[in-house]
Amino acid sequence: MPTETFLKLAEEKRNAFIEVALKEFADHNYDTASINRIIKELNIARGSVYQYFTDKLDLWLYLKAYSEQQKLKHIQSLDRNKYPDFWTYYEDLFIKGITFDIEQPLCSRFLYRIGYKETSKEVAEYINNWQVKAREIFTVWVENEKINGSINKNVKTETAVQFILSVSSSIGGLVQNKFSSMIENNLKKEKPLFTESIDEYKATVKEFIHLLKKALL
Amino acid sequence: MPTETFLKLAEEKRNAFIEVALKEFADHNYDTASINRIIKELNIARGSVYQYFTDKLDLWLYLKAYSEQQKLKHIQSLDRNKYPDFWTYYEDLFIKGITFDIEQPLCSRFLYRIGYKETSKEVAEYINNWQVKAREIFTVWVENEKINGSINKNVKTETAVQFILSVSSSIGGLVQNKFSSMIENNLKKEKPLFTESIDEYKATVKEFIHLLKKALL
DNA sequence: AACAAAAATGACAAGGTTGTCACAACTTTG
DNA sequence: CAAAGTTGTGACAACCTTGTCATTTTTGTT
Repeated sequence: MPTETFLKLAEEKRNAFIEVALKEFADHNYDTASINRIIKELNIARGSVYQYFTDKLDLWLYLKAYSEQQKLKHIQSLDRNKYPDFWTYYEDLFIKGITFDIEQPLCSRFLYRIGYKETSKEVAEYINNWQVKAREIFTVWVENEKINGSINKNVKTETAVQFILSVSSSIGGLVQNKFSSMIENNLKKEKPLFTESIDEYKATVKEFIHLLKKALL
Repeated sequence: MPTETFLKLAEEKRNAFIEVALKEFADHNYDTASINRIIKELNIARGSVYQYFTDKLDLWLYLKAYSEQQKLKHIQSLDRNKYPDFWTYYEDLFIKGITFDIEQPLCSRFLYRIGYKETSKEVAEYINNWQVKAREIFTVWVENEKINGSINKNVKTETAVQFILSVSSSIGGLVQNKFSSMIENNLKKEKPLFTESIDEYKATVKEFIHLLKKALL
């Protein structure tokens, strides 16, 4: 939990801090992320960081909660009940994913790292919780969709969940590898994003979901 | 490349070195792996390591080549031409995978880390080559199987490759999470492995491949 | 304006890392 | 047996890391 000092900070300053720290933890694993690099980039004293957060882990946990909140805000407009089936909902979830990646690339990259690349023992417990939760949510989904008929009852729930998780991971990775460099370039040049690239991404997502559908139906 | 000194080392000593170093790099990412821990475990002097290898990267590259060679040795007995279709071959590839994991857990874990968890910039170029190669091999496979009829021609090759890669990754992860702790425990207690666990793994693999088949056919 | 409370500072300690190198110890060869 | 070649050693330099804390600066209140 950040201190009151941090929360009372001028918005401009606080946001600058969050952005720089987020970039550091998006670019490096927990162990190799450096508070020295953060303070150098921000031109602030080392002690300030420890007036805002008790330690490195505290900072990391805050950035994690912050990023998850941002993502949730982005996603929660979608309502499963408004979709005729699971798959169209799932499709839109990934379309929302790419817009989140465009609007908040640092959060997106940080969350991607946490989800799929982080191996530090100091944060392992917090990541496991995250993975377990995702698995639980998907399990409920799959069992519902078995009743609704979107997923074949003969497929073991556990297998279906693992299958969906792996393909989800894959789509996430696709964005990171194929589109993030493009997104970054475009942000630097302050150009609008090529809509055809987004369309290409959407088409890829649709293809993936189509394959998933065929596999699980 | 290791020095002649290392290659001329007594086999016992060399193997002990490889095993301990492999464990260190299997348990930690490149940046956080510690040569100090290795020498402490081996009870040798710091200078010895640098008489065997020019630097940390040199050691890492050797262990990578070593592990890849071990895996290749394990896999190469399989001949695609002896299988009626791609999927039965693919299935056996993963069955071989689990036996490799049982016989050489350190190599297996190290390669898994390189493939899916490593993000250090110092070794990034070497990992990329590996990923690109895997993608190339799968691309050739997929295009062949489209002709043979094992894969639907309407599915884009690129998508199919990505799909297969993600599921492969998933199966690999499954072993690491679900079975490796079991394997380690059994090795410590010097008990034979529970064959029912292996059968469970094989069944899971078969289920996955079945879903893949349905998706891509 | 004067005082108090809050925030920023950066030198510092304690610990970690890699790679070096002069020297000691061991092996092989002449 | 002795000399030459090979291998092992560990203190050391140089550089990094995190977290602390007495001190200064800034801010807010009376």
